[in-house]
Amino acid sequence: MLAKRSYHHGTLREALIEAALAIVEEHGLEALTLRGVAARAKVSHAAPAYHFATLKALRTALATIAFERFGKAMADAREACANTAEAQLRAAGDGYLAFACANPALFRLMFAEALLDCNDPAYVAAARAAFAQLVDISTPAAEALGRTTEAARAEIIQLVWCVAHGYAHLVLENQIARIDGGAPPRTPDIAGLLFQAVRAAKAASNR
Amino acid sequence: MLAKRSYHHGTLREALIEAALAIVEEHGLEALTLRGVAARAKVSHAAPAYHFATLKALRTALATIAFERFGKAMADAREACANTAEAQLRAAGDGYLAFACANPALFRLMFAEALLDCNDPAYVAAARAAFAQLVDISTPAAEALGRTTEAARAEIIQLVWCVAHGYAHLVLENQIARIDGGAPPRTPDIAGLLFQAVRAAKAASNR
DNA sequence: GATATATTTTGACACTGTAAAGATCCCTGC
DNA sequence: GCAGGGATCTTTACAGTGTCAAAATATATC
Repeated sequence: MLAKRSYHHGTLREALIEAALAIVEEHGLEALTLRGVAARAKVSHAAPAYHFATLKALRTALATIAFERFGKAMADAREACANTAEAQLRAAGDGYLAFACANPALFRLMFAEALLDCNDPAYVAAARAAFAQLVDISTPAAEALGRTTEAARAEIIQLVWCVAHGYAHLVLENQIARIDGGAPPRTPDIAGLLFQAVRAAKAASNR
Repeated sequence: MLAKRSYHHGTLREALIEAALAIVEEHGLEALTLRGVAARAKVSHAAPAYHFATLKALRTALATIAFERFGKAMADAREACANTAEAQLRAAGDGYLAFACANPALFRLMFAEALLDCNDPAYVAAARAAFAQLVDISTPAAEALGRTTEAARAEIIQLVWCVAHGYAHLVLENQIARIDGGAPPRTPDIAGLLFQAVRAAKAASNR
């Protein structure tokens, strides 16, 4: 099991990904280079080529892993909260932002079309799986809001996604802090806003 | 006025920016290189250095121009619609998305902190000016929603911004299309949703 | 008209991705 | 046990990149 041989590394692919993740985390997305990854894994500069034909391929592998972790983080956040539509919605938003803040470089990479091979099957699958979480979470909320048609539900899903994603992206790119002078990292309470209307309607009908 | 001399170009800075804008528009952000810009402006590879010490500086100049155009586009969109809070809000959202779709590469650059010198005064000023538009537009809406405190208004502004920005970013990175299979580029109707609550409350009180 | 300053070019260096060819290891079939 | 073959890694090479320093030239100033 000791894989410290001279030539054949044995688990180079995993070692490269590990090195790439470390570099991205420590020095950001722009610092990710094939040669740098190779050096960190202590192999020759062209060694990665066998496992990742191009830098784009390596980035895509990272983005796929990121989407998998992202999906898992959202799932965990959902389980850790009450099973009401509003609570689930809020948990999803918080989880979205929390992941982005914890993994800024990876989060940016996940959605950077120009840096990825977006047709890669593994990437597409991971992205779809993560998105399915959002649909699961938003659908009960949409129904609570009286949105029964497919289009109306889709709009709620998009709305929730946009708020979560927009806030996360703006926080990461330091725009919100720059404008607000250091706003606390908390997503706008779209859940509260939506369900406030529901509660108001219910209260009105009960009068 | 004929600036086609051998050595001194005369208006090289403007020529470089023009070339850079063309390259970015034609081939995307990743294709922007100092040497490429120099070649397009028909000067030596190191000529840009005098006007833009680094590639980052050139990018920042582009982002500044982009923010200025962005602000102007939003202002135009506002003037072209009714002067109600709801209409202005909707126009801003549409304008935001329209600009992003018309200038995808520039839009991404505007918010790409790692690629810019975010302390550049001109950049900061242009970004703030554009953001002021959002505040102007969101404030009447917040008041119509009964949000009088500063914090409550700020939340509405953030919400509107997040929806517009999130949708624009997701559309640009092809995420919405990938999931929805080619959804029409239209921002979720946050304005309608917000004012729907207002109208409901008003109708209830009139009963 | 001479001198100073602004602007551009030339040349160089270290770094990148990527391709091609060679070297080494592992493993299967005898 | 051992030949060969495929998988994996190294070496070498090339074109492209940003950036620096020095040289060349145009413009401005006195």
